[in-house]
Amino acid sequence: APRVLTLENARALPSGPFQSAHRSLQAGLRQWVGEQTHHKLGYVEQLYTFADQDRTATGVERRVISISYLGLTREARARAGDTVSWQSWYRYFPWEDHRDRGSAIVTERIAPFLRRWADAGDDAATRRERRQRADVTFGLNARPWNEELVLQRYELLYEAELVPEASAFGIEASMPIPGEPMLHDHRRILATALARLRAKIKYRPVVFELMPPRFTLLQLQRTVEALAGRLLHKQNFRRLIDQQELVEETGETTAETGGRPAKLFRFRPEVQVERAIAGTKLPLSRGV
Amino acid sequence: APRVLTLENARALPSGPFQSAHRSLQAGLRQWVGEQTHHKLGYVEQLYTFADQDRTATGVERRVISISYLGLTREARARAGDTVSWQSWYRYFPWEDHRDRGSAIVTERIAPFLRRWADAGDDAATRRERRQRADVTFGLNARPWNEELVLQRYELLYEAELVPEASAFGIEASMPIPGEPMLHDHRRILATALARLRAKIKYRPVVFELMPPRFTLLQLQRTVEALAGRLLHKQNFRRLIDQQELVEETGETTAETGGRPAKLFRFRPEVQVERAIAGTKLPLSRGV
DNA sequence: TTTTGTAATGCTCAAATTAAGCATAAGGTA
DNA sequence: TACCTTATGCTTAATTTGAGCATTACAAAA
Repeated sequence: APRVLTLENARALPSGPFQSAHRSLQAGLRQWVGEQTHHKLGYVEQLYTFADQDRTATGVERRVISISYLGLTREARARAGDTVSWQSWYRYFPWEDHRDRGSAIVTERIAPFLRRWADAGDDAATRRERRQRADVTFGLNARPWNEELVLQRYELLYEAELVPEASAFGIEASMPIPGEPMLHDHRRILATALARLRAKIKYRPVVFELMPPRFTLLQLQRTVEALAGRLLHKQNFRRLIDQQELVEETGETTAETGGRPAKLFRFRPEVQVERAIAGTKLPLSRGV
Repeated sequence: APRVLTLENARALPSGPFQSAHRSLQAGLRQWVGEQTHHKLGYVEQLYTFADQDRTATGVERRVISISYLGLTREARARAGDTVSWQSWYRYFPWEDHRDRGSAIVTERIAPFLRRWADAGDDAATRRERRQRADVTFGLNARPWNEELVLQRYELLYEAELVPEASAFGIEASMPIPGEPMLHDHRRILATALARLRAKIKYRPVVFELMPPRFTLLQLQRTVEALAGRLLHKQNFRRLIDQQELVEETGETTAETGGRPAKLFRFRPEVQVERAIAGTKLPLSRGV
């Protein structure tokens, strides 16, 4: 399950000021996350830099530059007793999970409001444009669902004022569509991270960071599916994986998976250098 | 021809401090570039944020956060009389241009030094790793050339101390391999931009920004080739372009291209929204 | 006027990559 | 022993690529 490490009772991402004691941005990041969550980061990648007018809502206008990062690790117990906790991504973006099928949330709980928003456009051109934009980003009207458009979808919902962050009443406002908000622009940052990660798994073996030392191919597939939010074709997934020679058999098998015992695999560390380039594509299932 | 707008006699990129008068990072960027170059920016995209220890070399240690952007426009006359000028990208990265063929620069003028660097590794493992890394990033020993690895190549050259920026003597040092240096870390930023752009033309129609209102398909192809630094297969390029329905005929033709008059095309503005998603792949020529 | 050279285009072919499924194997459990 | 579930091996049908042949249209040179 894809999860985020949060603060403030699931309302915020770990963060903190960059100080002169930090040797680099990354060093600062690692220190803050370590202090706030008692969790050590592995793979880390810079996401985006925002310079917002008033992120602190103190009345005084302050200029804050936020440099956001995406980090990947396996989940470890969060420190007990305070506001740190792991949360499912899909708590914040329920419409991004298309693994069941159909994903009724989009068509039933979001599409109607997008439609209303589009129809509220001032002139015909605006309305047409809005409708097209909604169709493309949310895969409506026979358009394909594109799992990478996480940020575009969030931004559209923001513009259409369908998320409480966009409301004058703040995140206490109740909204017609599902999905928990976060403080400041943290949900936006999370959307950026999700989008980046979904794009990245297709051409870099980043799943590496999220798997236990040994795993079955189906476990690997389930992980990728959880990130991509959609189902993959099993046999083709296997073919792809072994064509790329990312993994090797350990020789062991496990019977804990239900049916026929599965072979266990591990990642081949040698490929790391090489694959800093190559690519891991996704064999989608058409029906989904 | 792909060119960069430079300051300081081709030694620096336009830049300036973010001030409280600026409404946003982008606004600040546009203002600085406008002031320094008298050139108005169109498409702009954030690249990366660096926080370097000592970018000013004043002795006093200062913390500078640099937020870099990539902007695209057609070349316009630079302001005369000062140090502003347009320069070819390949002045800074001659090894990135593989349009002629073979690209002798890599094999003849760079590979030998990379080899020497690899062989200078402390232990056998390091040497093997270095050799593999050089092979992969520069496409040596029968490995394919990957035009997107611009940054990795520059960073490797930096590590191997084959660029003057990495030398204790600064950019005045003479170096065994071709390619002009820049002040501070500007060449690194430029490499980041080139890498981003080369990756992007494959899935976003960014060439839009660089073409005149009407153009022939060959002109479009030459532009893409200039950016990618490699030759494309003509017929297949055409096929791809019209499959994607990015352009439409204007009905006119031009005889200025040499042989048979070519049809003129223009971009279809309608696709913009849609294509904020789709993709423009490159039909490479195998021989190159 | 004819020949040449250079592009622009239309089409065909073969190899490689993808998307879907069928069939079988190997455990556990009722 | 029959049945359920997951693991794997393989085949087939489309689609997507990479190459290259053949033809068409102009301009300039012979």
